[in-house]
Amino acid sequence: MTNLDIGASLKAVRKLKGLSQRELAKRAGVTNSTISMIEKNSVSPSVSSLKKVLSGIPMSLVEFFSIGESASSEQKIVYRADELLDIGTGPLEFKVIGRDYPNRAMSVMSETYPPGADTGEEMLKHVGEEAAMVITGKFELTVGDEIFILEAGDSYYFNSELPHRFRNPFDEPCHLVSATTPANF
Amino acid sequence: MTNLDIGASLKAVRKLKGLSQRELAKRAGVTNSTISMIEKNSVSPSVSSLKKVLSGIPMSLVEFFSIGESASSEQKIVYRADELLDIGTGPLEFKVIGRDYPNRAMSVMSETYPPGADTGEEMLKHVGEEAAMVITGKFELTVGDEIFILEAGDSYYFNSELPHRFRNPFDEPCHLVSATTPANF
DNA sequence: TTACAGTGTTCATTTTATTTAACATACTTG
DNA sequence: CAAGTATGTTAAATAAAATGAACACTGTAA
Repeated sequence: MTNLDIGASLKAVRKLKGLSQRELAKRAGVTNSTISMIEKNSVSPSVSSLKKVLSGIPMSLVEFFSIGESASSEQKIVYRADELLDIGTGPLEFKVIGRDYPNRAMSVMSETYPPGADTGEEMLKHVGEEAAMVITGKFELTVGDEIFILEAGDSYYFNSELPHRFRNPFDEPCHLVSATTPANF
Repeated sequence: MTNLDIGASLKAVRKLKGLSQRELAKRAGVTNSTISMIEKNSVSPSVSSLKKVLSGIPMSLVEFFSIGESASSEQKIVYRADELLDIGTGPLEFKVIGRDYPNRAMSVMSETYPPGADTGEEMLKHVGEEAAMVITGKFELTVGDEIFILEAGDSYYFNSELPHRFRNPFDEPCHLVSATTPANF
């Protein structure tokens, strides 16, 4: 199944961050030789030290091992900006991508929340997972009892069973691209 | 962040399978004392031996650590712009949203294709569905024998079994937000 | 050129993990 | 009850990983 070339993976991840062995070692609180030997697969690091090393990236163990695993008609395909189906009301835009794709596994949407928009005090709750990235503007996300303010470039991913709410208390519209599974729309 | 009580996790997983320490040890090819000490957290196993132990379950390292994370329930929800894990190479950006969400159903990513970027002449093909919206720039999408040019605001949704290719033959980088299911990354 | 700071690698030593072989306890079952 | 066979734990011996201090190499500035 998995190749699990820890050495190569670590090296790739480290290079990706533009760190030298010594730099990463310093951040992680281990010695440079430890990193050298791990990357050369001349040792199999202990979980604790691998965790320490990854903390210098930073990266979790799940992420690290996940990366190792992936290294990998008639139907309408492209939807032009003005072709998207808007299922929102008024200034609230909910534009569905792939609206006529039969039995879609996901709802991918371009959403625009005008100032004042709010999904309501009654928190949303449903099966599935949802994620999105903010393109422009800011908005307030509540998940469980946590409240976040997200700005352009920020993103989220959570289980939709957690009670959640979207709100735009700011004075400019917020645009985001979202994905949910299974398809709700 | 993560508790990562390896001992407790291993014990839970083992019990779940109804195995004794010795039984698991035999299947995994390690000694029973190894398992005892790991479960008591009196050692931090090496990755190789932990992998051996899990092979007796059987269970992958990703799965194992995922369990630990969900058990400690400190799941991250919001990812700031600079926190996204970039798994691209060089100027090619592939930023994963919800990177350590255990057993994600989707890969939602922020992708940036620099001028000249190309997934190659060998067309991509895999199970699942994928969709995206272009945020800035333009790029060329090939699906089957159709070629599309997509600009900001345009989007696509197609079955990943259809051979496809991404290319940026233009002179400015192209940024898009994509979603694929199942999770490839 | 020389000196210097960066890179990754190697080796002897120290620290830690793993095995081997025992131990104590609990539960059968004859 | 006693003998047998599970269970998980532990101590000393062995094997392996982590450290500390070197080494060789590169590029750069004086």
